[in-house]
Amino acid sequence: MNSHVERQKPKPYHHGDLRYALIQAGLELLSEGGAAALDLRKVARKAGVSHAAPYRHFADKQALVAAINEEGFRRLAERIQSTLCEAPDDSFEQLQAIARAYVQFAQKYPWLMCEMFSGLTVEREAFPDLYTASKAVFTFYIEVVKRGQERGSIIDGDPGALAGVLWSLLHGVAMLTIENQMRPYTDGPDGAERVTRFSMQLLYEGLGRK
Amino acid sequence: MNSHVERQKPKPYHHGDLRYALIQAGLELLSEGGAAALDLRKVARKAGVSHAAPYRHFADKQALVAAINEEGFRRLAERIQSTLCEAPDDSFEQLQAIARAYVQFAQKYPWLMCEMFSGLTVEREAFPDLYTASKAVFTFYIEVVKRGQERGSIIDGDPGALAGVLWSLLHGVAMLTIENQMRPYTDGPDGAERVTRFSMQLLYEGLGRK
DNA sequence: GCGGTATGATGACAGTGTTAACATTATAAC
DNA sequence: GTTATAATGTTAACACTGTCATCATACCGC
Repeated sequence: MNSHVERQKPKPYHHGDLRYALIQAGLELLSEGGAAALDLRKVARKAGVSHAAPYRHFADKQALVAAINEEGFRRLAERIQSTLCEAPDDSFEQLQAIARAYVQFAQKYPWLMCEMFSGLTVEREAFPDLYTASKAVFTFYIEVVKRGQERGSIIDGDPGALAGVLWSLLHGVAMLTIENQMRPYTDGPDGAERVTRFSMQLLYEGLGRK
Repeated sequence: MNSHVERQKPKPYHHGDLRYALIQAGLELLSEGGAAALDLRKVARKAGVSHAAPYRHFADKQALVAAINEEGFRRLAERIQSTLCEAPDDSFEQLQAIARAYVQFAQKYPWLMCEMFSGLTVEREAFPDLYTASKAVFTFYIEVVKRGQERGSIIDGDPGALAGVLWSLLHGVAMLTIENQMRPYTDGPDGAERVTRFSMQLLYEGLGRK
């Protein structure tokens, strides 16, 4: 119907959605070679665009990294939510479900996870969207705790504070696991899941002897 | 007694202990400006040496970073040990002591702490010394758990596995705190210590309702 | 249609990691 | 003690990266 130029799409001058393409390319480079492999020129090349084009969408490299991290938090939140939907209607099992989702995500995208918690979040005022995206993950934990309290299976107290402890434990398990610090306990095909489950159970039942 | 050249020490050609000086300079740069500020040439300049001199002591930048991280783990272990010595002869309070030491260290050297757990450890075979240095921290936790078990105040089970959970919780609290993710709970002058203490207590007593 | 704006390309520059070639000092063999 | 040799430091160069200024092209409201 249209001209052949339209049909075969011979590299249109304008990309369409370069911003997201750059984020996607960055995520891939990060997965492949870690933070060191995340250079702006490679990202641009991967998106099929000149090396300075990213500057039309991001002020500098830090801004792109922030957007990548933001996307990471968004995907992590999705993962947790979908896992939570499938979980049985039991507080302990729901905690286990979000724990598994968190650690599995870290295992699948270790470099991304490292990057997401590597100091950029500190500058909340510079990247407010990144901060709110990270908070979204936190709210899931609060929700589960609240429901558990209503059901009487989780102790009383500020749900946010309790969820903070929960998140801390999970975050620690996830990070130390991908750093290979939990060996030999994380050895084997389902080692990480075993350690995660054990950790959650211990938090649930208590470390001290009653 | 000697020549004036000896007395005024006019930049001796050989540094003396350049290797450690570079590590020290790297630690300072890291504390000041984060991982981004850690460039080899600045490190060399800070140590009063030409920009290529570091290559006589480190194969590449990664090797220097590994040595810096190693020194970080060593200092963290020292800090934990000294805190542990001053702690009262009570399992719960000893757990609280090492917890406080860990989180305080992270708060004092956030960038270093980030760097220490940012993926280099993954390559244990490339930097075995770094890996063993990180393990030294872990052994303190195991010791405390063992003593607690002998005393009957900590539940039975593999001390290593229990210590792993302990470390995970602490690591999570430390990291999320320095990332400002635990707000508003970490607000105030002793906010981090309050959150740490609460977390340890929760792990000790259990999240689930009895 | 047309002017303005959004988006992309090119070229240039300073910094950075790295290496090679050269210089100086310490060390050890004689 | 002299001297070969290794250890350590300097200088010069290279490729690569982040960034910016300038130019080119495509879209959009009038």
